[in-house]
Amino acid sequence: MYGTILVVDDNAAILTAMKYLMADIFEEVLTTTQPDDILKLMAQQSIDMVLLDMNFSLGVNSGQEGLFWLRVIRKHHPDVPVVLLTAYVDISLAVKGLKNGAADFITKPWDNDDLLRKLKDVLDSADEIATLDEMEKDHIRRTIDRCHGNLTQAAELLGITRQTLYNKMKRL
Amino acid sequence: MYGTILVVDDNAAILTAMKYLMADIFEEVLTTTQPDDILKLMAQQSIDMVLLDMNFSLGVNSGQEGLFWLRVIRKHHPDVPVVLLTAYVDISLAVKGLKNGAADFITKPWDNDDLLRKLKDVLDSADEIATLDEMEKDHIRRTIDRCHGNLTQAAELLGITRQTLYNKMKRL
DNA sequence: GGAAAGGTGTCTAATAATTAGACAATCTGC
DNA sequence: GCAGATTGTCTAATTATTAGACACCTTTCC
Repeated sequence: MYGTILVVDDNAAILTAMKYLMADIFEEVLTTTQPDDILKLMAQQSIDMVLLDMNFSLGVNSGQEGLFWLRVIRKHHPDVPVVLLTAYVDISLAVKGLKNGAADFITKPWDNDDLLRKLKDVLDSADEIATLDEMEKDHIRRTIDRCHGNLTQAAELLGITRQTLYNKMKRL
Repeated sequence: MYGTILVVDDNAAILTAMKYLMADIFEEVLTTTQPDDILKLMAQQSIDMVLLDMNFSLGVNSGQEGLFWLRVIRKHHPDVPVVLLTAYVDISLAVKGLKNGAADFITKPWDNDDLLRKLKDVLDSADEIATLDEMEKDHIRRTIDRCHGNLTQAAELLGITRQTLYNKMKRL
């Protein structure tokens, strides 16, 4: 079981269907047709995943509103994976969504087993947490690489002294 | 000017065209038709960006080989942005590429100005480097969120003591 | 070719952070 | 309501970070 999921879709019938489907793998399934409620709901309780429809206003299929809410969620809860739901095979929307931090992408109509498997995959891969040391080591290596090996410059970008950078490199 | 770019494409004519085009914004343009050479070239000198064709073997259009080399590059040089080049509008390949860490996506045939603009965008946005403190703050907030506020558990996952976590939270 | 500027490796002594360990006071699950 | 976990706070010992300095290499540029 995977905690709590929030499903956002302007179609109440889809939400009902989702509720029954999700009940198999989630302890709690929240739904709303109002994207304005997303932040309120996420503030009230800890939510482990959001399934977000990309088309809210009927007739407006650009996905702009979905992208807007995706950004809002990512900004306030960068740790919560967001899976997008769209009725259209639209490469540009897929690219934009993933570049804005969506964890995955599902097209309507969906296959139930496929949907559940994707959600599971996202949650399983989200469980990997690095220690601060590992995080630090990665970021230091990346920064030094980007400075083409210039340790003085790397230390400055990292906001630490050159000596401290030496120490950390020795240890890691 | 933006340093060094490596262009990988099995079509030598495309590489020649790229060389002239890229010369405008890159100090050095490396090209190869052999993906096996990528790591060797990247080891020999510091490369700031890779432009990677997704279809190497003629007749094999699944993009699997391109994805393979993308993963190889990302694994050995996670800091170097990779832009993909594909002849086909394929949502599945776009999604897979971006999920494997590609910085952007360009379809053949390309518009020269559009291509250069995208490459510039990628390099400009790649310049943002966070200090260790910012990095740490982000990771701590993410981890605490994922532990649903349990500080004892978060500290353990982060590999630090609970008291140190308190200290860091006070400071940041 | 040689001077100037910048980067490296290393040191010291003062300051600040992290640690293990402990404690009573909540909070939670059963 | 009770047991186990979590929290907030403390101490004293250990360890890391800092600013500043120094001689020694590389690059860069005239």
